[in-house]
Amino acid sequence: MVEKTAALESRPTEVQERILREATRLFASRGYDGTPLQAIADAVGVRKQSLLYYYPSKEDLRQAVLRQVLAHWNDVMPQLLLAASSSHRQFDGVLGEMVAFFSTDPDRARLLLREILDRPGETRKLTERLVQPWVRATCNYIRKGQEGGRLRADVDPEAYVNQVINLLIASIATFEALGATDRERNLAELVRVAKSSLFAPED
Amino acid sequence: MVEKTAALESRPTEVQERILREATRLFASRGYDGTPLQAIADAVGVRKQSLLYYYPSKEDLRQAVLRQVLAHWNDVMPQLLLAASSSHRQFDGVLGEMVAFFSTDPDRARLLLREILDRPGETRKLTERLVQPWVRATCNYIRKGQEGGRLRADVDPEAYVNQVINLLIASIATFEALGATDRERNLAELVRVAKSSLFAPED
DNA sequence: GACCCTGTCTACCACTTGGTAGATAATCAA
DNA sequence: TTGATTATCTACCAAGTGGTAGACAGGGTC
Repeated sequence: MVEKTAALESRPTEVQERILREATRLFASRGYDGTPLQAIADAVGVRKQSLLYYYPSKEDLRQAVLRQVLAHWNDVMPQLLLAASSSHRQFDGVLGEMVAFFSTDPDRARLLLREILDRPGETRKLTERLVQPWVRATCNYIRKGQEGGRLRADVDPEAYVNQVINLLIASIATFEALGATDRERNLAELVRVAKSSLFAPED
Repeated sequence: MVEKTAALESRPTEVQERILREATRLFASRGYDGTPLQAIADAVGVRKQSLLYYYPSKEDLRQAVLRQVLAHWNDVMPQLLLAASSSHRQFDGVLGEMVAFFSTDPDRARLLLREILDRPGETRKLTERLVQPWVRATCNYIRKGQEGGRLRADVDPEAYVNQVINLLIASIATFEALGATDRERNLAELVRVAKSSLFAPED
């Protein structure tokens, strides 16, 4: 008896991890409605009913997938905010880490973007709980920077942060469909746009 | 005999227009796979089989919806490029019109974004044919502006245009799910970000 | 051995989905 | 009137869907 109450709570088994991985990949690329449980089962190499053993319904699986991605996000972000030093460094660090988080696995961006499109209301509640605290912290940082003159005075902090998050997720999620130029150039330009529209021009 | 070969080619009937409108709305909000033909029929107030009379398959309907949105885009854009004057005005005009195009009907943004996620390859071909010419024109404009010193030298034209399009579509498509602030502020900040990361700081 | 628990399987089902076939009006040309 | 065309309907179906029931094997525990 390694685990009790299999799918609920406790650490995921090796099979569960594979299920989550394939489900994430397929939900991200074809969408929730466009992915039959059978397709996930095939990808894992197991019968459909074994999926339903771990996740009693497709909806349960969806939530597990989403929770896993958000949990990873919540693992990464807090320590970033603590490891702050100079203002430039701080912003670079946070933005860079966000770029890394999504670009090391674009499925994360695609999954979140689809979730936003498919369930706006639900996603709003989720993000308000999970990313709003961080958004507020960043806004405070921006306002202080504006007072100090390091950051442009015409920046609308809340709206700016929203736009940067938007840009980040969308850019990485849709890269392969739009990118004529290569990945590095696009990411570099993304960072440049975000920074040059925030920092006051240097004299 | 008002029309021949009903759904193909010729002008859409009044019913066809309603079908297209409801299909656009539903595809945009629930996605293609998440929208049964029955739901569209109900919204139009007609039997499912009447839909299949005009559009022999769901796939046909999808293409008609997409084509209609892109056609509207193609109607709006060309005259914009011709109606250019000063460089600031030109950019303002084009960007403003793009914002208007999507924000007067956010379903357009949502639909395109979903299409990009669901069919990256296909969308890539489409956009290469439809928006690449305009992208190239804008890149030339940017390069000239860079030589003249009006635009920042560190802008990567192709990547920049990609990012702005990304930002525009995603921002409008996901507004209701993310926007804590109001619409106007978000759009204003979007324009500010796009412009301040393009134009050289004024002395 | 007897017992239970966990995980995987086969078999099946109710329902939804996209799509077909064909009846039935309504409109218009001859 | 007659006949063809257009448009909408009713009736139906084959395939795929998420989900249930339950057999069965493999280990541990008593």
